Amino acid sequence: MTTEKPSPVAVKKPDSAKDPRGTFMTFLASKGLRVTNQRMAIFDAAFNRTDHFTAEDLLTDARAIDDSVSRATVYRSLPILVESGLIREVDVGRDHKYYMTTLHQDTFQAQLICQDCDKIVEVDAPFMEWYGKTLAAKYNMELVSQRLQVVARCQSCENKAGKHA
Amino acid sequence: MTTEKPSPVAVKKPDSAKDPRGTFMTFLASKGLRVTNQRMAIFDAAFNRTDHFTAEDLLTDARAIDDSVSRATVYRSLPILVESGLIREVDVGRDHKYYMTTLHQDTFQAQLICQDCDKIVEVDAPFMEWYGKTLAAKYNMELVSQRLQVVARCQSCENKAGKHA
DNA sequence: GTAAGTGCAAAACCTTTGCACGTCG
DNA sequence: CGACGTGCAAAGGTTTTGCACTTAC
Repeated sequence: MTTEKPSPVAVKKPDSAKDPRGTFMTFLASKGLRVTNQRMAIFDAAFNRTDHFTAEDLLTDARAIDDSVSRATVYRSLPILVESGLIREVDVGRDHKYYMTTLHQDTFQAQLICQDCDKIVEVDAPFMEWYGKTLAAKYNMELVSQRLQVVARCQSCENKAGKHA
Repeated sequence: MTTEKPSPVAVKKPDSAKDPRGTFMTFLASKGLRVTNQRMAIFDAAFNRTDHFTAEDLLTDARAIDDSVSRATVYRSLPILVESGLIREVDVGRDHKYYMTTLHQDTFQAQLICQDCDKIVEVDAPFMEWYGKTLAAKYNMELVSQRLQVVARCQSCENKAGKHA
């Protein structure tokens, strides 16, 4: 939390950043959950991705690793991954939910969403950490989570629309 | 847009605020759509509400006015009402969407959502008008819409949870 | 009169769940 | 062996859609 000089030994993300796979296995054990091939295939599929993905994406990728993975197991594993903090859910109001690893985020993320194509850009919005807490407090509520989303049209989609119109 | 003293004749919301029903009928006509009993029953049901409502709520209320209203017509009418600008959609990521009239809103609205109960509080968040435009511009995109939502737990739900735990 | 609007019921969609089998400890 | 985990398929719940009938204009 405080501003300190980086030391050669300690870093600011000591736990999950360096070894998310091990962190996940530890998390499973701590919850009394088993480390199964399917769960780890799903985990690996997720962490091979750098962008947003859907449950269906994850199913495809996980099956490439372990073809016994079923859709049900993907849907049952996602909440566990989210609870572990290694994955977060990104609900942009579409028919299906998106997910993303939490690897390189250090502040609150807003989403800039193209209305017409699948593009979703993650943007730092650090002021939200203050905003949500303040607003919740004003109404005597306890902050749980927040989302800030901007729907827009990217340049290529504007061009396409222009041609059509 | 400019700050001007209120005059006895002109007001700052000249069109829809004073007669939303007439505005809606004019809107329908301008789009070549017919003014049917069902559409107006749905409209009236919506404008009898001051809070958020779902499609199902609207169906119930509209049927109390005209019992021939079907669920399909409600779902077909909602996009028209939204397009007219008299109703807006409030998607808080639940299984069903909420709607609300746009009557008394003059700036961007954020939602403060209780995680456990149905409570949704609308809050003015005027800075968003600037934020979204700026962010979209930064990525060469054209702003379409935005949402800012804070999920929290209201005091009564905190108490309930406290008793359970 | 005619095309738009409607009701009904079935479909569509992602996601969840019941059940019997598998598997890990 | 016993409980957790899994795959399959069916269910779940909201929203959409095809079709024949109604109705506004």
